[in-house]
Amino acid sequence: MAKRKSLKTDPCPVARALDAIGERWTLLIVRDAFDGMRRFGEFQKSLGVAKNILADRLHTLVEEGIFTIAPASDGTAYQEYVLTPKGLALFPVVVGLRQWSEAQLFEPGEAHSTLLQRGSGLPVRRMDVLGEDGRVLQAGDTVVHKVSPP
Amino acid sequence: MAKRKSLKTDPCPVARALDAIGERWTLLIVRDAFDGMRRFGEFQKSLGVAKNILADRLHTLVEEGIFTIAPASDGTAYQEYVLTPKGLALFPVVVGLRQWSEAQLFEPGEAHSTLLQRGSGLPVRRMDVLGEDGRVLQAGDTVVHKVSPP
DNA sequence: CATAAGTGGTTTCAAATTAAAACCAGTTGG
DNA sequence: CCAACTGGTTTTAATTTGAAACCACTTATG
Repeated sequence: MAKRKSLKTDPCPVARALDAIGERWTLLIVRDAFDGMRRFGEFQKSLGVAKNILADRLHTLVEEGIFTIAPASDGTAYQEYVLTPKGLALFPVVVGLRQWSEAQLFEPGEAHSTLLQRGSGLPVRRMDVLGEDGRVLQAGDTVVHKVSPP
Repeated sequence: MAKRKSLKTDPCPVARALDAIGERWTLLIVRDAFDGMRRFGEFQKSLGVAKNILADRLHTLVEEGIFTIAPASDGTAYQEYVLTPKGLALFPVVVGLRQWSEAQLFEPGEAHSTLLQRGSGLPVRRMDVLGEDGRVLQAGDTVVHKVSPP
């Protein structure tokens, strides 16, 4: 089924990350999971994705250890797809995408959903890249230290 | 050429973001640009992507305002693809992916490139989602405030 | 300046992926 | 017990991707 070259062994973490979660629909499934969804039918209704594609993505995500299959929490014999710690660790990635999008892809005043802190109801802070000294870093303030190829 | 439904008007910022930059290769092109690459041939050699696909992705990125076409900085008549402010704003997204990957997809001790602060040479800080009070927020500490559909 | 090599693509065609829809087995509600 | 629901799988068509050939324009070389 897959003939495209795998980047699972790429020394660049960004490439390896996109190999794991860069396929169409994958991060939207993760977003829905952060939103509390757990059931196949919930994801399918929310995303409008074809069922075979959703099944494939969920199986891949389980194989990768991003989701795990758990017995349904409502007592029925069905199962649920639940984020593992590895999946939960994607939270900053999803929030980063959300914040970039809110700032760059919406017209000023255009309606969009927002992320709030539970309890206070205040919006979360903008995420920035920080140096050890705590200063905000732009792309030009950093360098990638490459590993030499074997 | 595109028949898949556009999410450009989706009220969820994550969906809209992935519609803009979620295609295969797109974020790797952006990563290379953060790494200083500007020329078609540089991207092509670095990624090993087919030239027609690269051309398509670059044109889309220019249309979206993430890259802009500039005259070659070496004095030749060729052109370069340079990140706009909108593209530069993707820096936290790429760093977030990198950090997730470093923590979750590499074996302890496995070699990978790392992101350092220019000058000090120290690694950059881990990015976290913070509340207004400055506390680190996990997914469960937040809620998405949805807009009602029109 | 003639020409060969390099750059930045476009075109063509085969292979792979995605999507839609039909189908189906096990579970549940009534 | 039976109808509807859940969570898929299978089949087939449409779309996208990828590899390779081709091409126009620019640059470097002699």
